[in-house]
Amino acid sequence: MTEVDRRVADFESQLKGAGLRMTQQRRLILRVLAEADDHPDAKGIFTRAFALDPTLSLSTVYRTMKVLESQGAIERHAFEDGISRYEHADQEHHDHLIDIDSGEVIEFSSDAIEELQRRIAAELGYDLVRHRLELYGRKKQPARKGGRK
Amino acid sequence: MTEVDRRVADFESQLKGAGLRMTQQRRLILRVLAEADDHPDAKGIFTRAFALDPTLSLSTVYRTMKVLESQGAIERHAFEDGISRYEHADQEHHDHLIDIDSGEVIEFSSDAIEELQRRIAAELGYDLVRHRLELYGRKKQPARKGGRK
DNA sequence: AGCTAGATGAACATCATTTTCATTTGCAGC
DNA sequence: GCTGCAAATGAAAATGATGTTCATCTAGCT
Ligand SMILES: [Mn+2]
Ligand SMILES: [Mn+2]
Ligand SMILES: [Zn+2]
Ligand SMILES: [Zn+2]
Repeated sequence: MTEVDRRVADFESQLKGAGLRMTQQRRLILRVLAEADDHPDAKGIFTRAFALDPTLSLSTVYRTMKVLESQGAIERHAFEDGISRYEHADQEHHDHLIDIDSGEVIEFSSDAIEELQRRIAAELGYDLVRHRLELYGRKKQPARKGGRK
Repeated sequence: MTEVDRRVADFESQLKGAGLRMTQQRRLILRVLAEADDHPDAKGIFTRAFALDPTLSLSTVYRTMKVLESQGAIERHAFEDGISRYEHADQEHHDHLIDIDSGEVIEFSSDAIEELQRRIAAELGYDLVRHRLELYGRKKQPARKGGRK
């Protein structure tokens, strides 16, 4: 709770600085995001939040996600299905590997690949501003005696 | 033209093998794709093809893109705006750098980054099946006397 | 407690893409 | 070349995620 409360408080001061208000709905959605350990979409966030406050509307979820994103409080990702998914932004940068059988999303980070991307952009005459990197894979089968089947 | 005709013929035999038909519309769309050197979306393809045959419909473009994709004749990409864009598949694998000022799409390929992705997936216990890598950058300014401004 | 601009909920609008369905057409067999 | 029929098409309607409108509510200030 302490951790979640700290994030909510942090965000409240950010809002103040932008002349925006901390509403019940924003508090609620922020709490749902802070407690999530996955990458829910708007409907998923709505479902979780609606369970705690059945007066919440889906419109407000969408609006709130834009506010949260513009304040840098969350990150938005659209994997292969094109649906926007969200996660809290107070973690170091990482990319995602998606299990194509289960849909599970696994986070990883690699300084080597980050550096390599910067270098590639530089060789093309560009400064790298951001990137999207998603790996789609299938669980390796445990090795069998006699090697690969 | 010879090159384009070869691609159309190649695709026609693929279709035959799948019990599908080579129609005027598919021929036309395939031609537009073969002549494109960019990454047009469905509407863009429709516009170019419609100029050559004003009886074509946008529905058919969408349907044809699915057929072409399922046959492996084209690749589909959805960059940040989420709209599907297409390109002919008979070229070696490459990834894309998008100029965030102009929207220009630049192709590149790097064996090093391909290998690194495989290694990262492997370390997580996965076989890499496919990936999505997009770099978003801004043109480097030419160096000035006195270094970075 | 009262004021007011920002926020909300509900309904409706948008936009890319898909689906329905009546009509057309590719093409295999004669 | 003509027929038959399943596949393909065009036009219109449906879908689904997301955005917008507008009347009403409320956070935050006095
Ligand atoms: Mn993540
Ligand atoms: Mn390309
Ligand atoms: Zn990264
Ligand atoms: Zn690649």
